[in-house]
Amino acid sequence: MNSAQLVTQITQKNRCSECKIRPHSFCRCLPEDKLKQFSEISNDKVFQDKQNIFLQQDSALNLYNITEGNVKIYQLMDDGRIQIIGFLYPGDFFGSYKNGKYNYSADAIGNVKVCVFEQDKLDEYLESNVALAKELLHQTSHELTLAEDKISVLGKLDATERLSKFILNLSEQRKRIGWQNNPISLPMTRQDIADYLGLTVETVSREITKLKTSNIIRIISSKQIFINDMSKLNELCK
Amino acid sequence: MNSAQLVTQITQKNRCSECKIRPHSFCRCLPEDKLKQFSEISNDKVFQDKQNIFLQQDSALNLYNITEGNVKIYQLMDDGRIQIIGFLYPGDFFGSYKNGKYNYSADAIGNVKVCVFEQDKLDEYLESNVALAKELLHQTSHELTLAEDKISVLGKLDATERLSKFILNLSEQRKRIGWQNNPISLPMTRQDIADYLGLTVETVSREITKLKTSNIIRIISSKQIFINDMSKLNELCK
DNA sequence: TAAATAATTTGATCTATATCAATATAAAAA
DNA sequence: TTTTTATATTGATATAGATCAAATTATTTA
Repeated sequence: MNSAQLVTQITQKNRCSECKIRPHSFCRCLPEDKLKQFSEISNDKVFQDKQNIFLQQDSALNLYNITEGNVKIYQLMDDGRIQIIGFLYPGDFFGSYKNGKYNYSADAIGNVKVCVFEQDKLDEYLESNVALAKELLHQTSHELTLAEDKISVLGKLDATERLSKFILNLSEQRKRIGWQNNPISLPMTRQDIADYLGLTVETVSREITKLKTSNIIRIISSKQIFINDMSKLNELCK
Repeated sequence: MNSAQLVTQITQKNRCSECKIRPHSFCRCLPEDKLKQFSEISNDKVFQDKQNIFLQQDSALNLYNITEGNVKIYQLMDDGRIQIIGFLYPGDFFGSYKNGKYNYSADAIGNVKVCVFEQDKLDEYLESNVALAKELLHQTSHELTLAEDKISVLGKLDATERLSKFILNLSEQRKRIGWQNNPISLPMTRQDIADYLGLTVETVSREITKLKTSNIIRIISSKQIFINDMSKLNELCK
């Protein structure tokens, strides 16, 4: 037994009760006394930068909850076109409940730590825990509203509006999990942002330059930006 | 007397037990003997063509299930831009579980009959019916996959691909609820199709003309089309 | 029924963003 | 460190689809 296995064994019974992201995850609805049992139907797993977590064509056996890092989920077309469906953050879950195939592929952006549930076991656990089933329902409904909003972004907003909204969303996302909402880190590449917003890298780059030139944002580094004028940014994406 | 007849006899007649669309709705998971009680937490309601069912800014008190007709759900921007999020068909549900505002507005297309649930009552009912909660979760997950696919359509497909996919989806939708999948009726206007696909009416009209000219579809009437070549249509949207 | 109105199609032109191409900057490897 | 490779920016040009405009066709009203 190596040290990693030992640590896993010792901490296993407390994984959920010591989980930092639980207040922001679907499992927050569980009372303390159910955590030990619940922690037994999942396992921690880590992924390196750019490592694939699963592919769209894989059998959808697992549900994942992010405890650390960022994940991108994306759909790939036969001819190589890619659409990034979402960038996910600590507390977000992804994967599937139903059997069948996943609806997207998932890759780690930077180092990632996830909590992995087997769909079968989780589904069985729901049977005796309506509260958790309802929480998953509410969370999934919320995901659905986000996807619906994204449909409007891609269907109706121009490049300037898309990028401003993207930056504001990132800012709000950080606030949601209790981090500072400014400056903002962009863990993904410009190409990723483009593939997420339905634009090209060149257009994304030009739009960032426009925001910089008009002094609405300041570029700390290519992956770190400071919002100088939150209200102007808000106006741009209305 | 067989067991099926016996069950029918001891089960009181009610709205749900006679509902034609139940096999295609989330309530299909309920056993016969629970239908009477379940039918009491909802009510039928009808809407005329173009009539509004609810607005995005309304308090989200109800969940709707379509029993007859078509509904469009859409988001409206301050400057009048509109994005149609979806066209819904018999068996589809829409609205919200969570309190707060709806995430879109909903209008009837043609005459519509819906089953209306008060969010509160449904939520309470779920408490003692895990099966229904799980069914709603699965349905909502499925809605989410549809929304994700729509994101790729708007982010990556060109006009020809969008329209062909739209027509094929309509065809499959009909098959899903046991109707003939060809010819297809287009209950919505060209403008609606445009607002759904993130295009203009003119582009939609031109694309339909292209499909007609290349003999892939035949226009029976402006609201009724016949697919001559399903495989060519499939190639266009891969 | 005709007249009025709304929906759809077709044509001409414009434009936002894609594409192609070249640098510039940052990160990784040697 | 220097070299190599990946990422990001900027410039020039092309184009898919938008916009503007007019003509059909379908639907509704009188």
